[in-house]
Amino acid sequence: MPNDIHEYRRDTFGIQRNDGEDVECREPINELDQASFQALVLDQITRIQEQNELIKTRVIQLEKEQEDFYLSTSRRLDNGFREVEKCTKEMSSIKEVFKEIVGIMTGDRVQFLDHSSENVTSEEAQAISSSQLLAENFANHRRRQFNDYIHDRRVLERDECPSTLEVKREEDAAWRQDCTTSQQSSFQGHEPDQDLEYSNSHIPTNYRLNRAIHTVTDVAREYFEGLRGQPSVMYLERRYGTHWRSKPSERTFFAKRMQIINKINDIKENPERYGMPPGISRKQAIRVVENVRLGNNSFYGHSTRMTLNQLYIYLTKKMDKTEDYNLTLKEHGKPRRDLLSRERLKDSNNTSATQTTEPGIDERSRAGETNHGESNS
DNA sequence: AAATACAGGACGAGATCCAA
DNA sequence: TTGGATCTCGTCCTGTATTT
Repeated sequence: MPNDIHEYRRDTFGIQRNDGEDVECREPINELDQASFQALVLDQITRIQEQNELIKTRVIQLEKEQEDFYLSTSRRLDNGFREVEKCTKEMSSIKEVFKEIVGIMTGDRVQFLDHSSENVTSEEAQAISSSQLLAENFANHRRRQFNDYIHDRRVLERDECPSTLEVKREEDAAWRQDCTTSQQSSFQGHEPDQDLEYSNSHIPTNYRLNRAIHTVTDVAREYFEGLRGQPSVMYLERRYGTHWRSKPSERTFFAKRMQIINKINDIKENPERYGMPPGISRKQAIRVVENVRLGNNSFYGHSTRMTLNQLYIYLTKKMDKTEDYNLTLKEHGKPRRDLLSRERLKDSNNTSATQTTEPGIDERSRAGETNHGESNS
């Protein structure tokens, strides 16, 4: 091998051997070396090319991996951001619900409208004021109230002008149907468990007195006869006792209505106490109380067309007098609101007139005139 | 002069308390 | 448990002040 190297060096670079021997006549050997050298170089080049190819594919592979990694990371980041956004939305919804629950429980729900005295930021206040949830709740509440009133009006109107002359039975099928199916109309505002309660015990704890009634006649009709498709209150009282009005709102409302009913019954049973002829019918007694409401009264010193609530106050405060009770309407009263605003207008006119006509009048004489005016009125 | 905002009173409905 | 008395709260209406 060392000899071969010497040969290789000499052939290539024209180096002579150290011993000084001539190197001519060696052509075949050189040709052989050159061929092997070329083969070696080719081999090396091939290897380098292979390596290059390998590196190139490796780089492409790395690029692809990098790209995949980037894409998957981006996708995951996107998903993450979406999740965060979703969580934020849910959190704000939960926050709203909690605020509403706390508001309902404490009765301070409306205080959310006043942001000055609360630990609520202006952003939160804005969010609440534009809250879809609260707005929907409020809209539902208003819709429910409106539906109540519409239903009450319909029941009342149907009752006022019955299309047929059929006789209404207390166990009316329509009412039965109402009790079980038409919960959103007549027997609204109760929980589903009340349905169960009703179906189990057959006590109509969800009967609701008609709020659209404004006259004594209708109050009496609802109590004694029952509105169309519904039982009479008297029937409910006799059959179910106080159970049908277990809700506090119905209890209160019923108590107010009963003041009027009791007065009707009292007039019928003791007509002489009210200056009425003996043997007065219930219909006449109702007429007498209706006349009291319409104008035969001195509600706060004036003949007033009272609302049922005012009539209730008039009766419970014992403001009624014997002369109020009459079969004929002596005077058509005006609503108290109208009377009050007219009085206020009159007062303001009087004060302005005294001020303009007598600007120099002293305080003492002015006071005297005012007292005189009051005594006249 | 008309439109708008605001304050205050009247009212109704329901809740709560209390005596029977 | 019930009914009556009273209180509270929200809504509606009206009058007045302010703005356009």
